[in-house]
Amino acid sequence: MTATDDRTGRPTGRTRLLPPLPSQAERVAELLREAVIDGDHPPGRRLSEERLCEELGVSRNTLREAFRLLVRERLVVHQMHRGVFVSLPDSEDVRDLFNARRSLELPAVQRAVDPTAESVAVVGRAVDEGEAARDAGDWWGVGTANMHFHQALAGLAGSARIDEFMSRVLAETRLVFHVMDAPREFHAPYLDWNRRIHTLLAAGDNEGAAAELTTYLDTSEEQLVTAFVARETGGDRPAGTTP
Amino acid sequence: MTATDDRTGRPTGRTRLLPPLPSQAERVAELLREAVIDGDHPPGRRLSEERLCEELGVSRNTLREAFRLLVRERLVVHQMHRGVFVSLPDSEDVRDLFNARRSLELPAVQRAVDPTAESVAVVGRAVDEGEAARDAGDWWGVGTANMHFHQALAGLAGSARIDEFMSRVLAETRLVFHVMDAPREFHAPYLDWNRRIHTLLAAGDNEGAAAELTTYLDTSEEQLVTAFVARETGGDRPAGTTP
DNA sequence: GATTGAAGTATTGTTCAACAATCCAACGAG
DNA sequence: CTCGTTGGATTGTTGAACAATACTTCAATC
Repeated sequence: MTATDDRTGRPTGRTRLLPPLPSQAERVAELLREAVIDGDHPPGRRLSEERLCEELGVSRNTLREAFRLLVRERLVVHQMHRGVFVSLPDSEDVRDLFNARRSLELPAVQRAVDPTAESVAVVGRAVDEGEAARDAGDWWGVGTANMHFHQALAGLAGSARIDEFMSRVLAETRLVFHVMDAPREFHAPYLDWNRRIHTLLAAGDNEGAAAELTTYLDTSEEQLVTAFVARETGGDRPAGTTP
Repeated sequence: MTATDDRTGRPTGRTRLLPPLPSQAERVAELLREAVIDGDHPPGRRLSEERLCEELGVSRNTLREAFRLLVRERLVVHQMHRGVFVSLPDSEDVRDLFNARRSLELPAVQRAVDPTAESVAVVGRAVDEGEAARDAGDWWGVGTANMHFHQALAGLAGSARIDEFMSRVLAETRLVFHVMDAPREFHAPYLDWNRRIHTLLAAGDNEGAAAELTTYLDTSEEQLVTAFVARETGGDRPAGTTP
């Protein structure tokens, strides 16, 4: 008899409490994910199988498994017989990302019920984190805190799947900032905005918070898109991320 | 010199218009996806590598690549050294799925601007599809049309990423219906509801449509959850989908 | 009888090497 | 200059091998 009952096909009893160890492929994916998000591999760069599996000390098959994971997160794109490339978002991607964020963040803010809930406190902590990073002159940390802030906003919806999706959207957004290499003081003006949004939320003024967030997203998108179209009409236009 | 300029690392000029041919792994994933959604492999069943790569005529490595894709869609779960199993959602998953749907569908309906837009027409066509299937006695087709209907609702947001996420959520929801094997006339009462929502939407009454949709989702969730907790407290509780 | 512990077996995890398929760059003919 | 051809480089896929792990079985003990 095998490990599972083949009539029902169910894993034999006993719920699994300990999370399973991450496979090699997942660890490789995690490494590459951080490298891409941190900008170690610039957007558009091809990730050579041969070189990487040499560098990471894993086989090509395992590396390819890791690639599939990242493709699903849109951090890299895969072109048949050409290889995988770090995603190079264009202005259309920026618009789509902000549309997605509007859909995720605004209703979450509007429908948040309890201003004293832990989920709201998480938002506040992300604001603190951003201000601390600013005071320390850590601009990359400011960006990270900003991501945490918006992740926390989406978290108000209370759905694990939404959380996961949001984290992918934000990771992609991070790539956008790499494309327009101005990650220095870009996030600074938004810190006060974050503070204001959280204050309104904690006061139970969901509509006010949503209104602030709306203008926040609109101006941020506008700023990024204009920067992108300038880039696109100016330089040559390499293969996009939506092949 | 290689195919790409290694200094910039960018794919050399020329945007790619023709969509790349699907790889073997993607074709296998598509096959398995449909098989799982259609219920050929019941939730909880283990998918043996050996048997499947024999059945599909692909190598184990390719099959494993396909598995990674489905894992990311939550249609199957992967447990280290145990294999992959068709996801077996529990009541908590049902709640999360409906929370996600609320976040995706409601704001899309509320913020839809043009009642005459093509995106609204798509909603109407899904309603027609459902009624046609009902008249033909095709209950599985009714369920499919219902999925199309809600996919169309989320599509009102106008974000490709939202669309993709929504399709995954709905695919998972489909699994839920397989767990409680009552896919017969379950969707029937909702057909009229769909018609009503579309009528309101086409009339520009977004709030009215959103209100209808809210009660729709609430009752549907309640119905499913009660069925699930009955199942869970009754039978033994195998390994869940969120290990 | 129930529980504990130690093989044994089946399955997955990972690697490796080989070949096929395809893309890309360079070259040459017209 | 344009167009086809050719050759090299990279990925796509396969098959087999071995390691690592989980599950079962069975015996020993309380």
